[in-house]
Amino acid sequence: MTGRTNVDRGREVRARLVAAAQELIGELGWNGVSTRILAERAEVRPGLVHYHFESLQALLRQAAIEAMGPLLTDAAQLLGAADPADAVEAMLADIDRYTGTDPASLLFIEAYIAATRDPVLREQMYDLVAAFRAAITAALVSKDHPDAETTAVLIMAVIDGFILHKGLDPQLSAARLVPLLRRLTETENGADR
Amino acid sequence: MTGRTNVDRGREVRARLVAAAQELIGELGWNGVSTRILAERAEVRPGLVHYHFESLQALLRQAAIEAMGPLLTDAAQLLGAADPADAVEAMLADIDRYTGTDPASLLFIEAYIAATRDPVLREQMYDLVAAFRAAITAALVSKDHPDAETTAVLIMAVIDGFILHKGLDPQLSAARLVPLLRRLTETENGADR
DNA sequence: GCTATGATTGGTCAGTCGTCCAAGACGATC
DNA sequence: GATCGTCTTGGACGACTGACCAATCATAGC
Repeated sequence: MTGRTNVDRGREVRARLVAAAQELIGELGWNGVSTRILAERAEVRPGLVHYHFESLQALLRQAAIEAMGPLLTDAAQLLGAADPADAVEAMLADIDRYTGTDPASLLFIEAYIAATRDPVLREQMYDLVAAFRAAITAALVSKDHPDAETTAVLIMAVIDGFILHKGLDPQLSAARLVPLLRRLTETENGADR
Repeated sequence: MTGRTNVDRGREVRARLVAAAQELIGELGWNGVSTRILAERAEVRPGLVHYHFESLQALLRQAAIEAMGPLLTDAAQLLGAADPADAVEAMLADIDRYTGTDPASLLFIEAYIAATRDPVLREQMYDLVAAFRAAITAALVSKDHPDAETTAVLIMAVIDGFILHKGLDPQLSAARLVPLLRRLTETENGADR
């Protein structure tokens, strides 16, 4: 009958702080997130930030990794199940649901930049990205693609670069890129099998 | 005989401040650049920043635009002179000279993000990017490329996205992408004429 | 009951921030 | 010479920053 132990309360506060950080990184930028703004958004006293997390950087790191991880692993699973070209098409359709200026999109870009200045974050993000690239590569290899790894690098660059450009020009449509990428993902002898 | 008028001195101070901003945006991030750090790097008293520029944001804007403009117009000229596929190859070779973590590369990415939060910068950057996209499109149209504009969008996304990823994994080589992009830039009937 | 253990509070600390301004210094023009 | 516009100085203002801490709270296990 222990309704709400203080251990649970602590866990929930941590979750709220991480969620607030995920919103604020996109809204204000990585360096724009302060402990007080964070606490206000999470409806928590400022002092709690440094009680639950070693540092502000550590909280931001955890928030970024926890936001990116699930998205990338979900997409990787999709690659394992469907045809690579179809999976890429589905991913591009997903991108069109974002504007490029929303916190979710900007969180990704902010994390990339923050990783260039924070070795710990860099390593964690590298693992995520490397796993995703490996998933694309494996999917292409299973279709006897001759340049699987290079194509995987290009696909990931297209996705992140497109988000960057969509922030500048919201009218851009990722769906229009599908036929071009399909030419790269399909093996050269036109879709026999 | 006017050796060094104070008007000249002011002009030079402005130039030094802009140059310092171009370095510091990449090193510390857009929000990490302060008037005092800026003044120190430019070897100038802090008070001068707000004398010569309306605000810190205005200085950062000008620095970003002046850094990106020449690079993009140079590349656009290359596109007008050479074969589109060769021009793209030259641009990718250029990218490999950067590490993805150097101030020059990060300035671009930082500017993209800052543009999503600063409408004035957004419009100025949009003009730059749109002009560059038009140059690529025109070069492809001159070769009777069927999907010129979409291909241009993809090429630009690849370039910027690749810089993003290179910051995470410096071993990535843009040169390896050349054959893939060549398949997209060349017209379908393999390089006749 | 009592005691650990963890959670929370409110505040302090030494800095840094963007912006502004009065006073002075400089060179060009009359 | 005097005057004018431009540039430069040094400091001030209030606000905000990350980090830290002693005191207090609530709960779990004994």
